[in-house]
Amino acid sequence: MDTSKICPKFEKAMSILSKRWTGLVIYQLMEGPQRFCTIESSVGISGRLLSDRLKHLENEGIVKREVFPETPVRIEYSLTEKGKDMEPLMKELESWSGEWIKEEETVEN
Amino acid sequence: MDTSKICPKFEKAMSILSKRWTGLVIYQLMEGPQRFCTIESSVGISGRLLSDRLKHLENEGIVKREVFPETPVRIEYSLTEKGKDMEPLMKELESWSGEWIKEEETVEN
DNA sequence: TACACTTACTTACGAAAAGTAACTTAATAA
DNA sequence: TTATTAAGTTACTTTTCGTAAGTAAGTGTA
Repeated sequence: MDTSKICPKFEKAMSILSKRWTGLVIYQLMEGPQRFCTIESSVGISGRLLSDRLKHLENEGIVKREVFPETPVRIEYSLTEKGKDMEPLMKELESWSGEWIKEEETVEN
Repeated sequence: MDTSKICPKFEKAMSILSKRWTGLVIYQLMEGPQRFCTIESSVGISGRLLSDRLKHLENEGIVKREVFPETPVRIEYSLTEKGKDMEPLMKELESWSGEWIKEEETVEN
């Protein structure tokens, strides 16, 4: 039997994307720096999980968190270079989904 | 507040990839048609989940299941056109992981 | 002064999904 | 007869998710 394994770096990369919501959060941040509530409403994730995912992505060095001490305080999340460098990947997924996903397969329907 | 939503087709595509193991199973099948136990050992997934994921991927039209009535029976899983068309995406993830994931971030370590 | 409102979270808890291990079915091999 | 292999399935425990409510810090309104 073939016991060759998948490249561990690829495996790690895929494990980031294959955690629910993380891919969409990264994709949403491609639009530019955004605050918590904006991501929450456009991605459709709950605060509890968004909080968790943003912490993970910060630890992975994909997302940066910045506090602006205005009143009320503004906190912005943005992509680091590592995160921005996922853009070609996101473009590929965009074009794949455009070609292969039908309207009626969509979650809305 | 910005309430614009993410493209539903993209969302659906990401939901396929963001289910644990599916991305790795697809990636593994890029190597060519393979049987259950080969995928199981190279991806490192349990039979219970592999069985589930292959069924899902078949329903999505990404994977094809073929039975060869030899003795013992041989069952091969392979990618459909829809599945094969994810190759550019996988290549992008490969190159991103090659550039940004360090050895020590890997699951093995 | 008291009360409501907003942002960015956190806590609590029931439900769903994942992980592990043992079991099954069918056929051949020792 | 017993063992082995492939391709799963079942049973059970642990982890993760989803929903809703709560919190802290500051502002605005009555």
